[in-house]
Amino acid sequence: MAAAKEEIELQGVRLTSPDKVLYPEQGVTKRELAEYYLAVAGVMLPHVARRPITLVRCPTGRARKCFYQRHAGSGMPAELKQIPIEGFEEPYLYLEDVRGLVALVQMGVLEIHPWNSHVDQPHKPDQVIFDLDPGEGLAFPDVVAAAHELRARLAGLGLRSVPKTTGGKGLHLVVPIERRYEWRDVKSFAKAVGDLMAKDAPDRFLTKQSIAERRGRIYIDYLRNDPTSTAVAPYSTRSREGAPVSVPLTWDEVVPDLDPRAFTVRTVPARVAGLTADPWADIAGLKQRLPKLT
DNA sequence: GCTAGAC
DNA sequence: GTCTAGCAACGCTTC
DNA sequence: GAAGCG
Ligand SMILES: [Mn+2]
Ligand SMILES: [Mn+2]
Repeated sequence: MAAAKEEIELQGVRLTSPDKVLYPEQGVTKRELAEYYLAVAGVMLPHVARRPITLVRCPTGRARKCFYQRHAGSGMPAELKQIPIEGFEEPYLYLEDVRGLVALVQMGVLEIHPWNSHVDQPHKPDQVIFDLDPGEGLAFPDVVAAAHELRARLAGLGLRSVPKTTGGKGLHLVVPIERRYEWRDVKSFAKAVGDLMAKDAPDRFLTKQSIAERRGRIYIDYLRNDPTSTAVAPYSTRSREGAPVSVPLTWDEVVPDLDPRAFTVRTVPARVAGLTADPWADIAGLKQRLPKLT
């Protein structure tokens, strides 16, 4: 039995201990995770490249100690760049291309949380995110129904939106916007829309965080729209059991029997390879304006 | 995973 | 040389 | 002012 190779190179980026297991339940290794990101890089990078990122790192595997990281410290691969951002003391991390994704795997990153803005205009978000979090007692079909209702509500305001799974129990809706608003305006718009939903159906929606009050309802988490409070990226893995992935969907895929746990590091590459078009293709780069909500 | 500091 | 600690942080909510 | 939440 030959010893496992201690170091390989992928896209010119060093990957040490490629056989180290990061997801023990499934036996997913660093090498397999890196190959996953190579497989999805083409569809993922438009949502991740050149945006400041916050990372969830589990260098000794998801079962051991994991930690958040937003700034470089020392000892980051050169493929992970840094950018100073006005209003923050320390520079933020970002990546440019697939080599940056491999470098994240080398650093044991299991979750990538990008800003809703780019490094060239970090204070001008280019999308609004609505995070639908089901309370205890609700099942995924309830989240699906909520997503369609929120979609219709946004459409009534003249806004197109697209859905994605989160890798957990909820769904995200993404609304691309023109880069002309400040963070506080985007966040207050998201809260206003959530409040409209909660006003019309207080038995089904709320915009308050309280876990206790959430039972049987869906929390419309508008607070993701802040540079210090991000949401997981499209095609990012989660550090949870099963190596689940956040996956962009078309609206006709958002049906009650959808099983978000079916999207994993092992299954999503085949989905991406079989796509004839990006599920979000027709809204890519839309420069929508937010209506005034008093 | 990597580094800096303590021993 | 070896071992260990650190690696985010804040806006909104209720109490 | 402190604690829960993500
Ligand atoms: Mn969520
Ligand atoms: Mn949430």
